[in-house]
Amino acid sequence: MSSVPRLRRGVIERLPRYYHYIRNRLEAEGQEVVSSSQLAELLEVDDTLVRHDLAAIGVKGQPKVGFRCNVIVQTIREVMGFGDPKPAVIVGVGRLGGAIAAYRGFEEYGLRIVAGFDAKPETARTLVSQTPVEPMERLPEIVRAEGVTVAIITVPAEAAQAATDLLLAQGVRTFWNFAPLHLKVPPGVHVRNELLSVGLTQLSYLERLRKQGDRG
Amino acid sequence: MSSVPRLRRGVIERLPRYYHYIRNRLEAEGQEVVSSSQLAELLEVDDTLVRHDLAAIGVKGQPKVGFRCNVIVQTIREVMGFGDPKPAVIVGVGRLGGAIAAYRGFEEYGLRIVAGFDAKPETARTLVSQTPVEPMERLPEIVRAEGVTVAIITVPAEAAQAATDLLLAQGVRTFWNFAPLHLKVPPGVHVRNELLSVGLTQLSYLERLRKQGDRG
DNA sequence: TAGATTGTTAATCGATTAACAATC
DNA sequence: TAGATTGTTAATCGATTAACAATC
Repeated sequence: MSSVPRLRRGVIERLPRYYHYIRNRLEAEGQEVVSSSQLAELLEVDDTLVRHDLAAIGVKGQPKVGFRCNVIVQTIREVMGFGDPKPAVIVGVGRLGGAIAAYRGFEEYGLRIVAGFDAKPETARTLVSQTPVEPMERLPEIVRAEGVTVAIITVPAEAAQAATDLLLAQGVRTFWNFAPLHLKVPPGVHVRNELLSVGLTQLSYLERLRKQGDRG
Repeated sequence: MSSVPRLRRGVIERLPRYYHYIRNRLEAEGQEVVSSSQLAELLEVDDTLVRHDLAAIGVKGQPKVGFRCNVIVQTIREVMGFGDPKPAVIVGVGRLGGAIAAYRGFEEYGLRIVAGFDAKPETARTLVSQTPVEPMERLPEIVRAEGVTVAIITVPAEAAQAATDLLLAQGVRTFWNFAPLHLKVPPGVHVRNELLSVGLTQLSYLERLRKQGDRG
């Protein structure tokens, strides 16, 4: 495996957007080459920034022509490690867990959902295709057997820490947490917190600013 | 209504977290006063940054004591406009839309869901409490009647732009978009894009870095 | 060649951190 | 008073933008 460059925070936020827009918009329309200004417009950023980002992952363009779409996509795949899918589990298969599981193209983003877990698997919503929904009791066994290192937490807040502790004990080291609280984890463990309320707050604030702007 | 200070991006991202942690963790435990270092630890940021943020919204602390929890909470409520709930709609009541609608405490974040809309309302999942799920045909009428200015888009990607156009025509100006594409909107309209794939990508990348770190 | 676009260095901007004075 | 914590200015850091040379 080639070594992974340690990318700046801003770059990591934008690479998935380049990947997404090129695949869904440009390649879908048969466009083979894209200019930095075109990508800049799609993402609403400066075109110099796009060139900086692409330079950071080693993508070369051709003056007067642009960057080849498939080179960008392929390089982002490599840098992000999409070609080496990591086994992952979803803990809590309610509406939110089900919605995330149903998201098409997990594999295209380097993750492979091997199982969902729920306290009441019989009433839980189904996961896509053949992915099973198992009772919580089977979590340690399955996580260990499959070598799972990534977990998506979509249980209610009050159950989130217990679920996390269970996963930590089995060696899971990367978490995507949708429960509205701060998970306690040991050093070296990655947690990406997806606090829904942050989005809500900003909606409210943006709308308030807009109203004010209308008047002033 | 008092004027809204235009806050820096970082501050806007952190205020909801302060609000959330104080309400859910500190006030729940009966703690009336909080120090900047305590908040800093919860959010994993520098304590000076916390004091800067609180100063930015005009919260005063007391040396040797700290900041009063209820003053912070109340001030954030005012600054963010939570006391003035904005009517909002959810368009697309599938698993994701249903999960978001079920999120407790919308009102506490300044939004009031007046209705959900779905192309097939009879098969759509129900919204919380008495909030109705209506057919798309009734969208213009209800949005206008209720003075809705905020919309949450949780329809499939292929239906998102059409839904947005419908909402724009009725005066909606603030969007929270969960569909995996870039909505086209006129200038002055706010869109917060919640690209699920960005989170996925980062999970994959973080896990890859971690693996590498283990070896190196 | 002329023109368009990449590539890269330098400048700017803004956010974060450090230092330390003020205060209870 | 001594000590802890706030409050605020200055320094640093990093990300973005500007400028412009290189290249096809």
